[in-house]
Amino acid sequence: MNEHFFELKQEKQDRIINAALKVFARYGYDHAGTDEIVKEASISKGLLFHYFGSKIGTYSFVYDYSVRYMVLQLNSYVNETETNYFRVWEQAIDAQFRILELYPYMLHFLVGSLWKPMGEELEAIRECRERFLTVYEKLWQQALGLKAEDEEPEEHNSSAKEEMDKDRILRYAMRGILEDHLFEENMDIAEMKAEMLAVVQRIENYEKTK
Amino acid sequence: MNEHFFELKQEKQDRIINAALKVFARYGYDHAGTDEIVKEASISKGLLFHYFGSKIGTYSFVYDYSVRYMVLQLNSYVNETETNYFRVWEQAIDAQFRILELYPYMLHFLVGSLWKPMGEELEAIRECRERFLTVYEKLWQQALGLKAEDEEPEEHNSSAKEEMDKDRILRYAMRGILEDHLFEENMDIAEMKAEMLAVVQRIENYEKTK
Amino acid sequence: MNEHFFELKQEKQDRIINAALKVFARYGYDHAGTDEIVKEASISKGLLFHYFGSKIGTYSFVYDYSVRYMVLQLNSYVNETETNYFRVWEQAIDAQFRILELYPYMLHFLVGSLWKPMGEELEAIRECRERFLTVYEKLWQQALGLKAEDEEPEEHNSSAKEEMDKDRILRYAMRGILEDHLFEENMDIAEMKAEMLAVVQRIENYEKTK
Amino acid sequence: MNEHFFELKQEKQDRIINAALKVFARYGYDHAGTDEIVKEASISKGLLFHYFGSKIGTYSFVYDYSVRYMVLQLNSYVNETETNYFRVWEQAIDAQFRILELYPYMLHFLVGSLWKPMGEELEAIRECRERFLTVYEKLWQQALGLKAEDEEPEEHNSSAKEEMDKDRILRYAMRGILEDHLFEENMDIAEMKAEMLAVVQRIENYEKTK
DNA sequence: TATGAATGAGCTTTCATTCAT
DNA sequence: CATGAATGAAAGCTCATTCAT
Repeated sequence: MNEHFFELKQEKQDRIINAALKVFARYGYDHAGTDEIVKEASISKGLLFHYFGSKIGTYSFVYDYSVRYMVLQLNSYVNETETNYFRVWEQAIDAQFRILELYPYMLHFLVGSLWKPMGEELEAIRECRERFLTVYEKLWQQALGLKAEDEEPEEHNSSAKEEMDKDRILRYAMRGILEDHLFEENMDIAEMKAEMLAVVQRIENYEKTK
Repeated sequence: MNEHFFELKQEKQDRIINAALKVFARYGYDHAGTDEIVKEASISKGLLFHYFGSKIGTYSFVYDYSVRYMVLQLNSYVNETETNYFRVWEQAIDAQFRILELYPYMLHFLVGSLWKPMGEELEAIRECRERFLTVYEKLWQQALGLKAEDEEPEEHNSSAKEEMDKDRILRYAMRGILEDHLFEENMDIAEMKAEMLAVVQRIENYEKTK
Repeated sequence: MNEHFFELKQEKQDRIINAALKVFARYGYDHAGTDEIVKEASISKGLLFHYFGSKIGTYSFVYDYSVRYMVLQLNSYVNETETNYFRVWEQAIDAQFRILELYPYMLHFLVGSLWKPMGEELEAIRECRERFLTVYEKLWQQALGLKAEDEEPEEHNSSAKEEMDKDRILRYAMRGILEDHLFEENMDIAEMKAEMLAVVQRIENYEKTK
Repeated sequence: MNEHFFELKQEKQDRIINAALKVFARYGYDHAGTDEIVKEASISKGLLFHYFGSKIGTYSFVYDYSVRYMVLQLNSYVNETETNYFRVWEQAIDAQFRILELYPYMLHFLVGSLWKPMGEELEAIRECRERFLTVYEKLWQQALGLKAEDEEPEEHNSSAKEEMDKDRILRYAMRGILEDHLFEENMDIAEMKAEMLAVVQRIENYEKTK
């Protein structure tokens, strides 16, 4: 990857990044066409390869960029001293939907990459992908860990397995909501956020009444 | 589509169907290669086109076949007189995982198709896809509808919106579990089923304690 | 490389081989265009890649094929019991120019490859190229070795170094003559052979009068 | 070609010329990359095109420059009054290898251009190339002419044809030696010169003993 | 004078599809 | 019914060349 990319004016950088994110998020690595990316970014074919070398290079770059950006956002918005499981989720949701304001397809792209089949040609991003997974896991571990500490040990009716289920339910919901809106030309970020928060609150309410 | 296909011996039919389902489910329509399908099915390139005419024809056929097969299974295993929301879900889960025994990739393929971006070339299966959606919806409507009747009108703290949330949570979980196992070479259908049932039971337990 | 290539009728195989030899010999690996090869061979673009996978694969194939063919010819025409240096050269020349009747560009291609700059992309044929060099060397060693045995040890005015010079002179002449005729549309193989034999005879005459 | 080039300091001029000669000599016109030339010369891409307008313009310039330089050297070192064929060859060899001290790739580039396949795009240097050929020819004609005068007419057993052969043998040897050393990172100019002189002496010795 | 970002025509390669056998 | 050789349009990628700075 050509480091001179970062010397372009921010607007152009973001235009290129968003174009790649959009096309890759919508169609996946394989069906994404470089033609479509350059058209969306209003740049020439050659420029894309000048900066990223190849289609997979472009993918790797936006993947790496997205991971860094998301980690940054999560660290900024998720309070590490927060001890309530659902508050951590809410903060994480806050951070993630804030990302969408600048990079509307970044979350689609990133979260999608975690469960989408990974062709052999994507071996290039395995390391990066795993770094993202680690950070992502750490976040939920924080929530789960604190929750665990928060509880009395004898209250093992809320077992680790059950916590895991709760966690997976919320993650599957997040994934599903993002995916459900992938088609929309102008996605309503606020509405998506509201939907997700509703799910969190529902689960929380369940817990309270237990 | 060449109707003579059904004159092939059942084993060969299923070998071809499973090959197509596997490749389409794993890589999506676009990245699926006809070469890989014919290799997986141990047939010649020409034969695939002889029966299905084209790649999209092959996709349409297995899509249609899958929908019919699934509707059949759902109708067999889901008791229309069942009035409990969670029992309906359990029966539907039972039906679906039973499908996987004969066609291990059919559910991946089918459920995936509902939320995956649909390229313009897939216009051909829109009708079929919508038929599937309708049947699928009817199933949940049955559950929801019965549930609604089942409840006292004054208990409108469990509003339609909340039902919707509960429904979406379960559907997202189903989608997520299927997707999480897409990579495995020999997927453990029993385990997947257990995971899904655990989620259902968790939600049901929540409801009960409410 | 797709082994089914050899199942094509001989005429087509040779048409493809000759087209590749011609274009590669004339323009070198880099400037050779696959378009020009397929046009010369009257086949489609796809077929070339169907059989050889890539441009470098095509080059590797014709290189390997040429080496095998030439070794065969040399073994057929060069008498291993011949003890006269110049007779061995004449037999080798006979063998090589006979090759040109079926594959008019094979010798250009092959001999040229020994002294032409070898880009990194040609790493693929290094082994094959070295095998050719070995066989080629063995041939001249035969001539030189026999010559050495043929002579009285005290006659060290014709030292090994001088033999080497004589050998290099003849090889450079062979190379030069082939190259000088590379441009001609219909090369006069008989004339080229005569030119080369004239050089051999001149050197031989020098030796005799010594 | 931009005449301002000659206003650059000599060191930079030579750096650019040598970079172009090296890349063109090693890879031939077609595979030579302007990127590699500017990198080798430590100048920017734009500057190359500023001075030479195009790749072929760059090639033409260094070709023309090389021809002029070589003619100059030949005229300086080859004594026009020398009447011995082999002395003329030796002087020419002396002149040529002296060139390599300042422009290590010039001879490779120039001599190579005479026998390398000439793509249509090189039409631009045909005239220049032919001028070089003329000068080059004149040199050998001088040698041959003088040789002819030098000999008794009745000795026509050494016919014009035989002279031609002798001449071609030496030229092919020169070409071959240059080419054989093209790959070496630091070519041993002295050794190459010694090799060439050895060939000349061998041929001369043959003639003497005749 | 000097730079290198930007361009796009052209090249290599892929793959759904056809068709002779 | 079955094959796989053959096709060519489209995709990925390269590189000489231009141009704003």
